[in-house]
Amino acid sequence: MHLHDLDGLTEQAYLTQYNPGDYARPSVASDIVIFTVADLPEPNRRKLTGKELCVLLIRRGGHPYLNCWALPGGFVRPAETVGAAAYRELLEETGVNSGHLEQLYTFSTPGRDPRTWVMSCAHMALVDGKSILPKAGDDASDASWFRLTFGASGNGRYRLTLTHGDISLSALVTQAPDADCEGMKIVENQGLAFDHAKIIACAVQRLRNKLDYTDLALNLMPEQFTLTELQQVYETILDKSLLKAAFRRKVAHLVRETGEYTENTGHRPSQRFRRRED
Amino acid sequence: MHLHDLDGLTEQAYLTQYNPGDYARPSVASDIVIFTVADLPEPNRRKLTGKELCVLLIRRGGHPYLNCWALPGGFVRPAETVGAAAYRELLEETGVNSGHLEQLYTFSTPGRDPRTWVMSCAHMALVDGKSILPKAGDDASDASWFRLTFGASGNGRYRLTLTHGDISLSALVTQAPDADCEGMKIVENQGLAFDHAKIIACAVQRLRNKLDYTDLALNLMPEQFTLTELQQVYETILDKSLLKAAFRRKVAHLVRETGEYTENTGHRPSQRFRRRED
DNA sequence: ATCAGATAATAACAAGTAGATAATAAATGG
DNA sequence: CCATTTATTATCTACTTGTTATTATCTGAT
Repeated sequence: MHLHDLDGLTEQAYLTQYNPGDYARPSVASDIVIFTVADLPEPNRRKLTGKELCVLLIRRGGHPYLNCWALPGGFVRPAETVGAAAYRELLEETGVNSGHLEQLYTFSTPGRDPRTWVMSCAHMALVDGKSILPKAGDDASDASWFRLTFGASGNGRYRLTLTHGDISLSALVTQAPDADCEGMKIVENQGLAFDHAKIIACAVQRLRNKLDYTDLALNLMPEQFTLTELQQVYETILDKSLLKAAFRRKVAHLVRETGEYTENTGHRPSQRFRRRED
Repeated sequence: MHLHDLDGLTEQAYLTQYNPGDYARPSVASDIVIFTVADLPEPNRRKLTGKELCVLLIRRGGHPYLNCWALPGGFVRPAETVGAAAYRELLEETGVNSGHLEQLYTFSTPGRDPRTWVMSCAHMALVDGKSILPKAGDDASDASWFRLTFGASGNGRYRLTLTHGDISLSALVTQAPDADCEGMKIVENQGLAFDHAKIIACAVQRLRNKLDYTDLALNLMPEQFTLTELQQVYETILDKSLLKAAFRRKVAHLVRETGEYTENTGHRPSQRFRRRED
């Protein structure tokens, strides 16, 4: 193998003499896309079921992106992993310590933070809406749940919208080529800080893809739930209706019967299920 | 939303007054698992087809992990993305500028580099073996292609072996829980630097999974290839034999007929195919 | 009580996909 | 011209998924 020059050092010297601390280092933030599927009260409903896919955003009180909305996040500390930093943020913002947390992608386009060199290690979390609903309407705070829609908008573009009360954020992004989340481009952006539109779009795509072949959706459910409720969660995330019989067959191996049933519903009771552990 | 103390700053202050440059920053490296499927010459063969899944490793000439083998990689520079840094490494080590490159996972366990705080943004690359075979046997260099095997080893453990001539590296790792690559543990490790056994194991798993539902394998092929050759590549990576008829049905929509055929093979000629673009 | 209305749950059938084996095709070298 | 070898397609079966129809069980009105 040939040796190549690398900033004046040979490859060999680069490997052996390089002291990591001597060179420029980026700040590394852990940002987190927290999803929940919430049953919104009447005035906020957009659909029949009342279930909406929601994302938690925080309003920025300082520059840059003053008054824009941003994903919860913070800088990673020396003695923790990026995952631990994300978990810390999740706990701080929602109080939930259950659910699902996974690393998504590390965004590092130069200039993504106008202040300085900052990479964002993006995460995705799924939490049960019930456990945090009280905070959803708390307008005095700077953190709010935004209803999310994301879908094709012609020309290979995708429209992301986030709404909370009168506040409506919107972004138009291109399709990410292959597995390259960074390759997605923000064509238009209203109200979202940094490249967070891109991060949220990637997260939604990941979530939708994974619904098909994982039990990810169960992290959005309470301990017990009916199959109809579970199906509504799938339909809300995928933004399309599913056939009942096929859906039941598909999720059958993910859940366990409890023998308990709903009551006083005005129609045939529905059995409650819980996640199957193995 | 409640405000929480965070190193003495409130959440609000953290967001607005925090200057990223004021706090500890990690070094960020871009490491890359470069895969190829090579036709090894006779003496190195382990199987009938002669095809082997190979990974490029570089021998470390300095501390730490002196004389251990490591993934190609280098520190990310301020004006580039982690992907660009990976691409730069790929080009330096293999000279290839085609193929496939994708981000895998960012590893950040404290102490993973004994010198200082270093995160590794791991990538996976797939390149056509033909274009770089000349370098494979070049023992004078410090970069070599290692044959890879990875499989279950009882107790939920997985054995990773890497061999090149007389050199044999080996590691035993646990199954990664869910999508948490970092959650994998290295139980035993001979000859691999840092946590690179973990990174390679994650990469193999990702590669095997993706073979099923993507056209990733086509990046390991030359411009034109027969379906038998393609099947051998799949079998080599998955380490199991596939049924011919089913395989052809499965990949039919990924490839395009060329109308050209192999010649002088001693048997019925085989049609050459190429990747279908859309 | 009985029935209408609603939703749950499952049965039944069609259509498609994948596993497996067998048959046929096309070259080379005696 | 045949034996050998591999390519390619056909065929059959088993399983999975899409779709529609049927049956079950509750509440509340008559």
